[in-house]
Amino acid sequence: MYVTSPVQFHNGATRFDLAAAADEFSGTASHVHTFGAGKTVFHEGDNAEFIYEILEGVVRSSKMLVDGRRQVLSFGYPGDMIGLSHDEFYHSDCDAVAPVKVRVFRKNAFSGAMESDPAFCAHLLRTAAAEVNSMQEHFLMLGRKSAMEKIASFLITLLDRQSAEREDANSFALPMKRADIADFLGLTIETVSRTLTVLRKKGIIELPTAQKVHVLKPLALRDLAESDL
Amino acid sequence: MYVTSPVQFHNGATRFDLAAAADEFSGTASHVHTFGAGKTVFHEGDNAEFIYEILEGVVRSSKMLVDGRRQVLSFGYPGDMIGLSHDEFYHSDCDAVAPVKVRVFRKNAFSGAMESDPAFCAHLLRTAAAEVNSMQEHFLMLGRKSAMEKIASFLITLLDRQSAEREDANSFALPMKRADIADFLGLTIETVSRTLTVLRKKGIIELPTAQKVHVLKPLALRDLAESDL
DNA sequence: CGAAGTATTGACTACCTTCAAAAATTGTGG
DNA sequence: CCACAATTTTTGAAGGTAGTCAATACTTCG
Repeated sequence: MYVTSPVQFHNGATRFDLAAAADEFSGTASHVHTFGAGKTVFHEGDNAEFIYEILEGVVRSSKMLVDGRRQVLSFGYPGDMIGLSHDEFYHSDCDAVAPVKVRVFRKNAFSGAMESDPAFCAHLLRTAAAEVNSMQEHFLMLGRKSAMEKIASFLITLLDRQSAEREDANSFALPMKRADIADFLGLTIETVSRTLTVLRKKGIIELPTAQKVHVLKPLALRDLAESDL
Repeated sequence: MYVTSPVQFHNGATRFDLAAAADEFSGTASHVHTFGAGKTVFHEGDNAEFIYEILEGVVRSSKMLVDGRRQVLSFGYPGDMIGLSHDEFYHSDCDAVAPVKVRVFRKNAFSGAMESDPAFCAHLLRTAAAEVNSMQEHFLMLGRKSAMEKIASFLITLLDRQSAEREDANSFALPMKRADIADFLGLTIETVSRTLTVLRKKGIIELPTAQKVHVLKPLALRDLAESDL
């Protein structure tokens, strides 16, 4: 799963040492900041002064329509970058879903590093291209998948993403609320809940709590992610 | 509207002289190629050897699910760049919707220019960020808008994009087929057709031919793009 | 002119939403 | 720590939007 707005960089393996790069080329030391659950990192329209690297926790990036309908664009996990903009402003809201620790970079420092280090810039560009590619996958999700396929795909994405970092390869946290999942997948909270219930009753997953998932039949779940049946 | 896969750059005003940049830094002259309507520029999975700048015509970038469901990612218009990838392969199909003339760059030439010219690279990055932002707008479309809002938004986007280049500011071409529009908006061809008919019967648009739109009530159309009513 | 492809229209269906209420969880003050 | 309020999640019933299946009209092209 890709993550945040407008560009994020979470390719674990190829990850760049951003702190070092930014510091080296700007002389401006970055610093660390924390946001409690539910706190806002930035709003759409705010001056895009900072770029953030998520160190711990989970953020939600979203946009709203005038009438209040919301689309969650992505969930940001440790390693993801958020807040990069093509102009002076942020183009989405960003809030902490779970308590978040971020490294904060001044946009200037970032730009400086970019201008003076082609390798850094090239890295960012590759990462942006990868982000675009991930977003395109999500287009398929939003445009062409059924509720069941969406939920199954979403769970598989979280499973794969978090499995590397855990002891139990088939359990993971679901830190966001049902409303967040619904707004990410283009569904309602009721449909999210009902679909999870179906998966539970089929014995494919367990929900020890509303925010914890244990996958009993990963293969069945993967099948559902591709075709509803 | 943003355009193509994986990254495109169509910000008319800020557009870079790509041909000059690539030539200058690589010494490799670019050349021009044409594709007839319906011809494939590249397939998903192909080796991403070339990057294309659209000079004339319209392309369609799309991805398929295994069962044949398709999502059109974007339509590419003159000025757009297509084929930039974060790795060695293209990640979508790209076909000519209308006869297309493209300028072809070797990927190497492009990379060379990027590495040696920070300004060029920074430009590409800004453009990629803008692309990401545009894609996020499309998330709202796919995830949260009704059929009427999708169609109205789509028509408004085409209207605004093409109005600068035409004499009649309220007419424009709809070169893609109904199936392309459907797969772009996450609808069926029947719903696209029916929705256009509703707009026609309301006197908001005229369809002199299936591929030509004349907007009679632009303001009403803009209203429908934001709320169905 | 006929054939193939594309677009429109119609009837019916289904999936998801909406509205509503109950159950479960979380948070807070006494 | 408990009681109560607020929030979140689940479940139920009914309805609507868009999808599916099918037939007809229109266009394009040989």
